[in-house]
Amino acid sequence: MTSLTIAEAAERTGLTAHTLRYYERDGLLLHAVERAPSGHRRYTDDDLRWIEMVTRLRATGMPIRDVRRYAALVRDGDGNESERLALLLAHREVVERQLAEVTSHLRAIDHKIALYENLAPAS
Amino acid sequence: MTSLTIAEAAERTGLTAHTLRYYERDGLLLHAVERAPSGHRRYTDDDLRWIEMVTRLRATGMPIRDVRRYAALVRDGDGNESERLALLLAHREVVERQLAEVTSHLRAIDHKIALYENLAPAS
DNA sequence: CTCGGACTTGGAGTGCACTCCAGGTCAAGG
DNA sequence: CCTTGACCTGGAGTGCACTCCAAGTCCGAG
Repeated sequence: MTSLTIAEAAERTGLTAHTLRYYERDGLLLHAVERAPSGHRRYTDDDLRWIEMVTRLRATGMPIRDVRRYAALVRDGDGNESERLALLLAHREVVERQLAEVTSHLRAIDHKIALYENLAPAS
Repeated sequence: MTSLTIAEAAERTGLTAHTLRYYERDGLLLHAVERAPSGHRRYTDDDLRWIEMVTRLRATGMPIRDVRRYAALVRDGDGNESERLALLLAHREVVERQLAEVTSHLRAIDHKIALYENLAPAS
């Protein structure tokens, strides 16, 4: 229950096993994942929770290198909360700007779609 | 007024001259851009309008290859409007799903931000 | 006539984020 | 004991979308 193989972790997180290893190698996780005596990775619930946060950051467009920076701050423990906050706030800014831009472009595209729909309303 | 150099077109569209040449080479434009006797490109208002549409599609995440397909349809002229419509509608679907996903992830990140803000409300 | 600067080309290079491969280990089932 | 399948590693490969380079052309200013 508190210990999943990489295949299970991949299924739970929606990432591939490849990507999970890649994230670990690249310093996106808080620490190396625990191993079974066989050397196979065993993911805890905490691991999965962190990976979900990473997924959220990535899904909103944060570059790997910034996720790594954030992970480093969290790893370093108490005392840098304001830095973490600043990083997240900066990211939030970027995401909101992007959402606004995409939304406005989408409206323009919708306009184009409406033209085509009016052109052949019966087709 | 109806004839801009590549540098001017770059400035107007927000793309680089490199990217404008690249788009032309890659079949994203409706036809080869006109040339001055010197061989230099001359962009018309129509060119710019089309490039803006391309920019909107790109900015909303449409892959180059799909933009090329759409350009090919428009280039082929009347008779395939329903195909164009289908392509745009499919893209719209994708974009809206993405917007929803990003928005929901952003809400989760906001939640995290709120935690940090409550942690050190005076800092 | 010479220079600087904007343009041209084909093709190579870059950065990002995976994605895969070869060769190996390990535990369980037949 | 042998095979199967899931896992391991370092390092190479992939796809995308640019981005840049070298070598050349053209034009206006001095």
